[in-house]
Amino acid sequence: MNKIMKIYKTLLSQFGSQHWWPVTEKGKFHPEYSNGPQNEKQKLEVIFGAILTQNTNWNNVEKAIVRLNKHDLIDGKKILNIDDKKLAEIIIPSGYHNQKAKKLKNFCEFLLKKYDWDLSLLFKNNIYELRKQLIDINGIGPETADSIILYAAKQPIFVVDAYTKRVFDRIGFKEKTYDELQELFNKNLAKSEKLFNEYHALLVELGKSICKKVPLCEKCPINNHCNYYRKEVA
DNA sequence: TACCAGGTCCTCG
DNA sequence: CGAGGACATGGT
Repeated sequence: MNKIMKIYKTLLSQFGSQHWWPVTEKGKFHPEYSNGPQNEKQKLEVIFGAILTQNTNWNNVEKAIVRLNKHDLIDGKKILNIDDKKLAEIIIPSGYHNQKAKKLKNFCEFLLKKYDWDLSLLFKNNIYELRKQLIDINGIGPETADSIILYAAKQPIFVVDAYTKRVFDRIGFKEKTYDELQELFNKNLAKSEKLFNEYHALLVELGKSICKKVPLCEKCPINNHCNYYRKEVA
């Protein structure tokens, strides 16, 4: 087994299944039971969440999503009809609310104009084409696009985020850019949506709880693979 | 109190 | 290209 896969197995046995992407039901999050979006509305909520979580703690995003739900705004048409200022006010807890309000609208405008609100039709594109179209939307970059493809469209693409970069940089991999890192996972893993889903979620958990800015290497389940740790103890 | 959090865009060299 | 700044709230 290759190193990328060994790390995955260790993280999974350590942290357990993460049940991503958490979605709301009846106005509340049920992360412990959630296994991702089960219907169109929940898929749209995942897309909104992917935008709202840019450079922001998920805890803040949850607050914003709960507020969107309360205003019945997990709905593309309503997002386009609401005043910019009002939308921004509702998503205040997510941070960058003015920018993110525009980003939500940009996505909805795209979905209306190109797909007449048909998410399923959008998701029928192949991964390459879907990614290209999403990145063309102002406010959606590579990570947000990939999150949408993996967690809403449920197609296998590996999401690289700040945690992924930090963890694999410390371990000692030379891949630095987004594309290089994504390719590393593509080459070493079976192209499985379930695997990519779980792996990324596990890396987030590792990054949040252990591989922080100042890492807790003694507690790290994969420190035996890590150059950074070996340098510390040497 | 200051720092950090599941990025992206824009500008400038 | 890539580095640097702007965007902003809530938790510790």
